[in-house]
Amino acid sequence: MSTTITTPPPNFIEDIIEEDLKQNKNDGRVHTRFPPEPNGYLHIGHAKSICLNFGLAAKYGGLCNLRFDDTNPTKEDVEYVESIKEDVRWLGFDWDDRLFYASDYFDQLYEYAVQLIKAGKAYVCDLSPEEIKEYRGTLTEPGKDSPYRNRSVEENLDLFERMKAGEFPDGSRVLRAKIDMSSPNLNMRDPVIYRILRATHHRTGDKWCIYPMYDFAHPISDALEGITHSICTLEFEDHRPLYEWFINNLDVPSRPRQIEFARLNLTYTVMSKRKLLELVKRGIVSGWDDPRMPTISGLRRRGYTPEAIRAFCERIGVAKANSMVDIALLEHCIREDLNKRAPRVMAVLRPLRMVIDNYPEGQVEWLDAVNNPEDPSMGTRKVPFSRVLYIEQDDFREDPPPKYYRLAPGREVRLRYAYLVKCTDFVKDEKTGKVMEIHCTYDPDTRGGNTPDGRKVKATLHWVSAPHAHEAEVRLYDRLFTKEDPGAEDDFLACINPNSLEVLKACKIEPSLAGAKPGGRYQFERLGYFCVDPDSSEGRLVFNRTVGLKDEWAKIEKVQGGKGTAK
RNA sequence: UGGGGCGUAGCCAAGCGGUAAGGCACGGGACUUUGGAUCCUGCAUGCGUAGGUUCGAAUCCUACCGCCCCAGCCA
Repeated sequence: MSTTITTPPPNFIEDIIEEDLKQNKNDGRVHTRFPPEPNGYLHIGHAKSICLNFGLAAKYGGLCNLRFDDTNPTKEDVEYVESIKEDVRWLGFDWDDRLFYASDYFDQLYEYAVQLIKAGKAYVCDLSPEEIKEYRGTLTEPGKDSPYRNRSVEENLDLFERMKAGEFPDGSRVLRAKIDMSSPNLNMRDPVIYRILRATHHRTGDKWCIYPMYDFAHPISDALEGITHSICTLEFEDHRPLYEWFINNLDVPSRPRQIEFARLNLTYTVMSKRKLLELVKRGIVSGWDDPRMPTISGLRRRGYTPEAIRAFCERIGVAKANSMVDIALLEHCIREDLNKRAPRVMAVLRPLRMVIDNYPEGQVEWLDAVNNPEDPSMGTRKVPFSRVLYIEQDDFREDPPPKYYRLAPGREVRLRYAYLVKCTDFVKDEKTGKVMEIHCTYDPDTRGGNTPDGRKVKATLHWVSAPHAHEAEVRLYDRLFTKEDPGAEDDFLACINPNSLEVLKACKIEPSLAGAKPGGRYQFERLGYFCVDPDSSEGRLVFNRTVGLKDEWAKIEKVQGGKGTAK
C-alpha cells in the first residue's frame, strides 16, 4: 500500500489530447513546445509549464520543442537564453535538435505579413501610439476605424516594405491586422502585428528594424513547427480568437490549438519576472541564483533536486482555477526526496563545549555510524569520539521546560552512535549568564549507544569531537517575505523578511565531510538537509540549508510560547 | 453596467446523473539510537447561493453572488 506509485490525476489538457487522438486529429501526433521569452531567469512557475509540456509529449509519445520567444530585442539577452537552456536541461528534459527561436522565422513572418496585406487583411497605420489607444475604444465602448484602414493593397505593400527598409522613424507607423474595431474582445480591434523598433537583436543583430508582435509571431511559429497543442497561461485566453484568426487567415502548414491553464503561485514569494528582477537589481538578494529566490537556479543552489521539483509539479495538478499553492508542499517534496538519498552526517551549528570528565584524556575511538537508515546499501562510516565534544546549544537547558527531554543538569541522554552521558555540571559566564561549557560522565557499557541493561533515554543528541572537528560556514534561509501573498501588497518590498538569511560562521562538522564538493547534499542529523555552496573554498566549506527537518519540539515550544534559540 | 474565465476542506485537486479520490497542512496514537523516517487513525450529510428537472444532482437547467484577466507599438 505504501509502495503504490501514485499516478497524477488526469487533467483537462490530457482529456483534450485524448479526445483529439481518438478523432485522429494531427495524424495522431502530439507536439508541444515550451516558449520562454529570454528576458529573465526561469522560476518554479516555469517549471510547472516545462513539466507539463515535456511531460505531455513523453506521455503520448510525442515531441516537445524549446523555442525562445524573442520578438522584443529591447528586453532580451543571451545571458537569459543560456540560463534557460541550462535550467531546462537540469530539470531533466531534452529537446534534442529542436531548439528554435521565433527570430529564426523573421523572414517567413515578414512574408506572412505580406500575405495578409495582399489579402486585404492588414494595413499600415500612421496613427501615433496615443491615437491608436484613443481609437481602440474602451471596455464598454467600441473603437473606431483608423483613417488609414482602407489604404490600397499597393500602398500598404509599399509602406510596409519601406518600414522594413528603415525609411521611417521608430514608432511612426505600425502594421495592423484588419479585423473588427467594434469587437467586444479588445484583442480583435485591429491589433498591431509589426512595429518599427531600432534595437539590436541578440541573434539577428541589426538586420531588422521592424519586429513582429507576440500575437502574430506565436501562432505562426507554432504552425511552422507542427505544434499540435500550444499550451499557455490563462491571461492569453482572450487572445485565442486572434490566434485562431491568424491560423485561419494565413496559409500555414498546420493547425495548432491553443489551450490555457492557470499559472503557479506559491505562498510567501513572488513569481513575476519584473518583481524578481527588482529584487536582483536592488541587491535585496545576491542574484538570480540566490537560494531564497524561487528561480530554478536559486532552488538548485539551495539544494533542491530536479526530482523533487518534478514531483511537486506533478502533485499541484493542472487546472484553470487561479490558485496559490502552500510552499509547505514544495518543502515536503524535497524532504521526501532527500530523506531517501542524502547521506547522514553530524554537524553542530551553534557549538557548546561538552567535557566528559571520566573519559580518558587523549583517547580516541572511531565509532560506526550509519550513512542512511533509509538505505542500508549506503553503508557506514567511522566517526571519532573523544573527551571533548561539541553539542548544539539548544540541546542543553539549565532549566528544562516541560516536554523538553534533551540534556539538563542531572539528566542522561544518548550521544548518537557513541555513549550515554549524564550531565554533572555546567559553567556559566558570570556577566552574560550564557552557558559556556557542560560537564558529563559517560557510561562505558553503552558503547555505540546501546543499553545492555535495557535502560531508556528520551533523547539522542548529535555531536562532533572537538579535536577532530572541521569548521564550516552555514547559511540558514527563511522565507523571503513575511506575507503570504506579497504580490498583493501595494509595495511588495515592504514585506521583505529582514531575517531571511542568517549566517553561522563557526559551525563544527565531522571530519568525513572534508572532501565534500559543491552541490553535495547531506542531512545534518536532527537539523535538516544542507548542500555545499559554490562559495566553498579549499579548506572552508560553506553549506546552505535546503530545508529543515520536521521539528516536533519546535511546535511544542511554540505553543508553550517559549523563546528558543533555534530557527 | 463590454468580453473572456473560474468557484469542491485551511491549501492544491479528482469527480463527467448513482450517493464526495488523493496529496499537503492540522489533530490523535504506535514505533524509534534523528522530537527525523515509517505505520495506523481522525478531518466536507457537504460541492459559491437560491430555485428547478430527476427515483436520484457537485455533475443537467435558470437566476443571482464572488473572484481573476483584457483598453502595451510587452510576452
